[in-house]
Amino acid sequence: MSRRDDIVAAARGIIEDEGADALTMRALADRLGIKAPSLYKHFRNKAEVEAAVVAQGLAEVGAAVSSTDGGLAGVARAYRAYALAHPNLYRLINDRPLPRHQLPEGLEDSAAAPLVAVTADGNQARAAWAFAHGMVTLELAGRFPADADLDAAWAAGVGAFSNGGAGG
Amino acid sequence: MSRRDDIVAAARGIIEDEGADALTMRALADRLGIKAPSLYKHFRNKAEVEAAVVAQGLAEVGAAVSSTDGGLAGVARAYRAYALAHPNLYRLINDRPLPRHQLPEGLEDSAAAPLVAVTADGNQARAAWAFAHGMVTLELAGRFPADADLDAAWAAGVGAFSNGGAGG
DNA sequence: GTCTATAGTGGGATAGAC
DNA sequence: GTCTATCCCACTATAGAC
Repeated sequence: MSRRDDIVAAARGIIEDEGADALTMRALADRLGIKAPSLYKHFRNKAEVEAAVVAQGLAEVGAAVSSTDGGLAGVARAYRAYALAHPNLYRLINDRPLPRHQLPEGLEDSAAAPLVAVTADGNQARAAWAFAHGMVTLELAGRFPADADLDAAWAAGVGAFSNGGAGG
Repeated sequence: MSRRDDIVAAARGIIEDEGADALTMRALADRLGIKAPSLYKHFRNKAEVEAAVVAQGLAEVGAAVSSTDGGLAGVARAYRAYALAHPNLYRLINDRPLPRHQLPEGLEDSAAAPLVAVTADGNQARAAWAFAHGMVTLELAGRFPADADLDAAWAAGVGAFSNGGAGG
């Protein structure tokens, strides 16, 4: 299975370097020094390759936000840091429906667990996730004014969810 | 210039019906009953057509959120309603960098004005926008659990930004 | 596990006639 | 303002040899 891992690593490299649209079977084969048709001996199709990269990234996000001790602020900080460090991977994971049937069982829940642990209930967790996801995607898309203080905007959001209806 | 408007309307129709990726010069020409090369007499390229659709949608979003009287909750309700009514158009506008140099002067600011008017400062406005954008995109991408109460999640977020660091 | 060869589809854009 | 004809590009995927 090492060859599979090689392919996934190369696919991830293309996505991180050039974006999800740059992942084509030809580009992937080129990076590995083989021809595109050879890839089909290891993966059924391109979607299966993408799903493997998504699974890898999702696991990493979960790990990143689970190793904090600063409550919601800590989770937010880790989430933002991961997204900014891997913008194209982040978009691959979050800007489209998840290929849930091609993901390891329980992966999605375990990635979400750290956020759930620092929020009062499911509604607070979803709202806080939406805030963080919105901040990250708007920042990555260059939608905020160039002179906006994004650290302050993050602080405003984290503060709102910390003081608000969460019960303390 | 009526022909230009026809083309923009047809392009918007394709995007709303089938998504931004379905907008090709060939498909656009088909919808108008002409051939693709003819489009280049009216627009320099495909990007210019897309930008015209973006400008139209941005103006509509601004109008939608400006005609409310419910403070932040009203703006949020209108924003969500517009996005859910025009999901593919919403994504076209918000999931990628704005073609700012191809947009009418002041359009971006005027679309944002209603939100700025109901928040305490720029940081609160940006955080609240991020929350709303995140909720919408995660909802559109099917990322929330099927049994999640999204009305409640919206209420949690609006409540957080209404009670929180906004000066209260 | 890799190769060559190929099928089949689709895309953006241009030149030049009418 | 529209057409025909065309270019060049890129893509996923399969068949079959080695």
